[in-house]
Amino acid sequence: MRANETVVRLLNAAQLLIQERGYNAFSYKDLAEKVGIRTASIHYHFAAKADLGLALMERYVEELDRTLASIDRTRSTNKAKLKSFIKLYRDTESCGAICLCGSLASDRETLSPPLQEAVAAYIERSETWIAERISAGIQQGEFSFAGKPADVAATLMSSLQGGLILSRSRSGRPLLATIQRVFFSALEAA
Amino acid sequence: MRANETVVRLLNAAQLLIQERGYNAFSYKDLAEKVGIRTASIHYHFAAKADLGLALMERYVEELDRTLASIDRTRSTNKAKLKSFIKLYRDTESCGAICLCGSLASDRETLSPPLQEAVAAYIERSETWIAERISAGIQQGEFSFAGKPADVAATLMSSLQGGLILSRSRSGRPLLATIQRVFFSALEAA
DNA sequence: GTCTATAACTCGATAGAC
DNA sequence: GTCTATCGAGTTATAGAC
Repeated sequence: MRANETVVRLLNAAQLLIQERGYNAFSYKDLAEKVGIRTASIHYHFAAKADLGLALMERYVEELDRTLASIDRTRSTNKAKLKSFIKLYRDTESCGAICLCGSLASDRETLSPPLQEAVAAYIERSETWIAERISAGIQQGEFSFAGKPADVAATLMSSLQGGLILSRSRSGRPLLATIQRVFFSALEAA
Repeated sequence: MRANETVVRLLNAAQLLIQERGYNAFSYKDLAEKVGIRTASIHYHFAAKADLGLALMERYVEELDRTLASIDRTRSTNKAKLKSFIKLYRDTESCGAICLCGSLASDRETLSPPLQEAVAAYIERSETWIAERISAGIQQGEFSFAGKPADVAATLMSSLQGGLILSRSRSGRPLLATIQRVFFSALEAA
């Protein structure tokens, strides 16, 4: 599919709106203005707002899978791989945005069940991948953490999502770089 | 002020709605139904929705100050004090809710500037208190972390807020207990 | 595939009676 | 302090022309 097909432009604009303002704070009118069409035309591509949200998260999960596979192909150290993963969040922070998944997770109770499931899938896949990298890093002597890799993975994921959300309220002081530093410091502590 | 004055009941109900659904997903109609009055009557107490939000966060910050002062008066270990603080988040998690401040922080771009400032104040006071407890704990030999207390405080605050938001999408698996465990494990690592 | 026009509803907010 | 009634604007969504 070409990058400037209407569907793709709608998805891109909607994702930015949700990452900046939230799912319940953007309308088809906002989206129509960004893309340069009328609201009725959006309904041709996404009958209901819930359909748009679901398509967005499904694309987001697919992109995550491709990104993680790409990172794994680099065959660098587990620490470097984790840094590449955290880099995704640091780039989002530098845009003043939050993660699409984190934004939707904070609005979870207002979402359709399929969209709730897609959010859960994104979290689960991320944590599983992080835990695998930590586990491998321990085995290969990169890390020396004594606890369960899955526990550290859940904690890191929480701090990355929370960090993005809190970062915008900290007047420019970067938060994700600090989180990365604390995280590796804990993983490498004797 | 008596606990069942209308203003207090409005604040309590509005806080729950924001913690469950989000600032942009609750209406004066929802609130009126919860409290048992008409929407026009809400406007008598809070002329605009932004005024209600601001009053909510101001009350929330004041309650935080009282709670932290109360914890400090116990004169227990710094680890116990931090556990008492984390307990507030664990109780919120067990209600299936997220922090009022975290909920508003995720909707930050849609809030009035005074409300944005109140959110920032809540985060700042929490992190300052955490950092002081960590700093004291290091001096008194409870903790052995080498990094800056303020960095760990920012990371803990991020993971608590993010943990609450992600927890609801993890089908009942508790997340805050895990975060607490990982956090103290990192603080006490040799 | 995009448009105009509009339905049907909800939103925050106000006026004025009681 | 709470009510009824209402306003104007915004919302998602649909019908039907082009």
